[in-house]
Amino acid sequence: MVRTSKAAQTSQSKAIEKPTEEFIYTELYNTICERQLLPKTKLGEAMLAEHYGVSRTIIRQVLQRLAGDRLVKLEPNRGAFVAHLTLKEAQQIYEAWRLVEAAIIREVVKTITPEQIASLRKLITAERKACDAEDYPLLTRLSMQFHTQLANLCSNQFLSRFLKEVIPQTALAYFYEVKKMPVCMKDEHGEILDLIESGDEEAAVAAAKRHLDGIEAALNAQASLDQQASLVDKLKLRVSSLS
Amino acid sequence: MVRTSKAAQTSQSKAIEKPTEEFIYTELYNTICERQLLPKTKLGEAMLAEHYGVSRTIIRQVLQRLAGDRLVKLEPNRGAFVAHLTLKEAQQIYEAWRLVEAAIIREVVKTITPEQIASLRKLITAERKACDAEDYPLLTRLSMQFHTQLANLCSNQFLSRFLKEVIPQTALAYFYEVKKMPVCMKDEHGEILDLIESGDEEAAVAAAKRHLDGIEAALNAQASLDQQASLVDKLKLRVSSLS
DNA sequence: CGCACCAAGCTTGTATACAATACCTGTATA
DNA sequence: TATACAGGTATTGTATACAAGCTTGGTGCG
Repeated sequence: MVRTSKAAQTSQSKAIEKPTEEFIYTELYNTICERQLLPKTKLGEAMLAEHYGVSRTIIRQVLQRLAGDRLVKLEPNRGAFVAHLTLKEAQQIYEAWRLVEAAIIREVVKTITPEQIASLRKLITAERKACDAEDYPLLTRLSMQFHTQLANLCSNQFLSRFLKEVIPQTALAYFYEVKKMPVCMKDEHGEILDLIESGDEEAAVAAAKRHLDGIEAALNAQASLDQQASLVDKLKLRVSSLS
Repeated sequence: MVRTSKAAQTSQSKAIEKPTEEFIYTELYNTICERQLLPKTKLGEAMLAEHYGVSRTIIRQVLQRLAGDRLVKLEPNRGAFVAHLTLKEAQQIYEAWRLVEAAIIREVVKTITPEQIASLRKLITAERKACDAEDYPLLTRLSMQFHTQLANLCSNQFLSRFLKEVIPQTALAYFYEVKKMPVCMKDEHGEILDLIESGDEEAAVAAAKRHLDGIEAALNAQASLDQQASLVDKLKLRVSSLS
């Protein structure tokens, strides 16, 4: 059982406190977003229950919540799996993202405060650091956070919620390990933020569009590699069945 | 226990089949959308479990799913309640709706087939019938169905899913009984469909915008009545506490 | 050799028992 | 009379036991 309490816990019978449902949910949520858990991975209830030292009841609730976020797919009588996106679905996601991101930026340009800009800049600095350190899980999370934090500045909680639900799903678009999630390239977040600060609505929207287009283009490039990998997998399977 | 099987069931011990989770979910979902269950209504687990003749386990799953749809609010250690929207939130919903509805119509205009148009017209006929029969719960559901079915024609499942999640939530905007949900007025759905059929993108989008503006205006008008009703409630409470 | 079938084991689905928490009512006191 | 507290009641939260279903590996037959 994993120990979750913050303190070091003096080894001795000190009553290990159980992780809350919220904690387990957040951990799995982040792990999937960071692509530590790849799409199609099976999430067995008994396995998770033992790992966290809670009953299956809790795990089931967590899996249901993640299914609501579309990060997990529940198959009746078969269990829970990390969800995955086809290339077509991924393209749809980016199209929806562009639409809503533009609407949000148009509003945010008019209402953003210096404090909010400073907060976003801090995030960009952290991104750059993670990029230099080649800590790609962290970078992935920070990149998403830039967009979700931007969405949060929108007064329309339904639009911002939509983005906050859609963005994590982009992590489900690759079946195979990728060294670098193509969010973050160069310093596009910084460029977008500069334009937002300058108050130039159309330029900021255009930059955001280019940014998302770029991510999607990288996705398309990756897709052919994925197909190749998929083919290799199938061949391996066929070979192993010969032995 | 409520009997859910379709057949008449020959009274005698014929083994009453239990309603599935899906059935209970759909029933509660529709009931909330139709405003048979008003916002803030408490949804007790034991009560529902007995009513449907299943264990609380099933009911909890249903309530969690409904919470994922934002139709139900779960309060820790206090239970589940039909969710409700403030006036401000309702206005945000309509703004988001307008944005996405426009995007969807722009695409649907270009791809809709005669069969799809016929299917939507059938729905409009049913609406008119329900309106004449003054069956407002049915009318409410049919009106929503017009919009969700239109959304379904969009090739982008993420945009259509967004609308399908947002539309039911508009039912949560009134605390007090209203004779007539202000979706459907006159024959606006018919007008929108005609314009879509004609292929005039901008006119169809404009008509849809007007339609949603109209609904929102009716909401704002209702809001002051609600406030009044709310005041009456508070007075009643104060009076009853005097006895 | 290949395919179909069957049984054991494992995983998920459901009900229930018990624990923890919140709510309500009645009583005592200022 | 109003308020604060305490006990009992009702409701939700969690764990566990059992039922139902899928998966898999083996066996037999074509």
